[in-house]
Amino acid sequence: MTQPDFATVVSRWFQQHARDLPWREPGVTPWAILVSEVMLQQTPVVRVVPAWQAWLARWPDPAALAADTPAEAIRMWGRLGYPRRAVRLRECAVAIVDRHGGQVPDRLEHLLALPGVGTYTARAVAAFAYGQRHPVVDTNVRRVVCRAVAGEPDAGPVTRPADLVATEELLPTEPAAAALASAAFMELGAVICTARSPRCTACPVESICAWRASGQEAPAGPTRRPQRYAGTDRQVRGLLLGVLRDSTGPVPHQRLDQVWTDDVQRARALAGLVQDGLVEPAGADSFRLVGDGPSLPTADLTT
DNA sequence: TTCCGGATAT
DNA sequence: ATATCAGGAA
Repeated sequence: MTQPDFATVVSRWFQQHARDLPWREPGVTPWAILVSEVMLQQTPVVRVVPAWQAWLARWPDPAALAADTPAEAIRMWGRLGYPRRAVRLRECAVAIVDRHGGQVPDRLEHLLALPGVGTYTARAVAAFAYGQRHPVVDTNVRRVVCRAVAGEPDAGPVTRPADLVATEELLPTEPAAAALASAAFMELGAVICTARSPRCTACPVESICAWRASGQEAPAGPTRRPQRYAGTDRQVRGLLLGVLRDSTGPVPHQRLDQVWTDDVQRARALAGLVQDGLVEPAGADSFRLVGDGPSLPTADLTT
C-alpha cells in the first residue's frame, strides 16, 4: 500500500470509462466468470463475447457441461483457438462437480487445482467472482505496473513472483476495492497503456507515471518471442481439427489426408491431437473428436 | 523453455 | 509480414 493513490485514480477512471462487457454485469455467476477467463486466455475480448454467450446459453452451470461430451465442447469452442482449452474447461466442470458439489470453489488453493486454471485465472475468479483481495496479474497488469511504477519500458513475457508482489502493494486494503482496482488495472492496460501505441495523453495517471517521467514514450520490442504459424504443426492441427469439427462422428483418414500434403507432418499433427485428448481413433481407418459417438466396449476386443 | 490457434491491427 | 491478444502445462 505504498501508493494507494494509484489504485484510487485508476479505479475512478475505470468506473467512468469501463467497456460494457457482458461478464461484468451484475448477477453474473462465478461459473460464467470462470468461462470468460478461460476464453480470454490469449484471446481478444471482441472475439470472446459471442462465444461466451453461446457457451453459457448451452451450459449454464458446471454440471451441464460435465454431462456433455468433449466433442461437443470442442465444436462449441469454434475457432477461438487453443482448443485444448475447451477440453480442459469441460474437465474443469467435471472436477467442480466431483470435488465441490457443482459450485465453483472460492478458495485460491482449490481454484488452482482445477484443470486449465493457472495463476492468473485462479486469482481472477477469486477476485471478480468472489470479491477477494488478490493481485490479479495478466499481460496488461504486468505492463501497466512495470511502466507506471517501475518506470521500465515494458514487462516480461510471463508473470514472476515479483510482479505479484509489486501489484499486491498497489491494492487497497478493502477486498471489494481491491477487486475493483484489479479490473481497473487490466482495463487501463487493454485500452490506454497498450503494448504498441499507448495513449498517454488520455491516461488518468499520466502525471504520476514513472515511465512518462523518465521520458520513455516509444514502446519496446516484442515481449514474447515471435510465434510463427504458417507451415507449422499448429496450422496442420487446425486444419485437421476443422474437418473433424465440421463433421458428425468418425471421419475416414482419406479425408484427413487431403488437408496437408506432407505425410510426416500430417501424421505428427494428428498424433498430437490424439495425445492432447482432442481426437481419438474410431475403428480401423477413421478418427473422430473425443466422445463423438458411442465408444467401443472393451469386451468387444476379444472377438 | 517450448508448444499450443487463429483473428486482427499496424 | 508480424506483433499482439485477461495463459496453461509438460
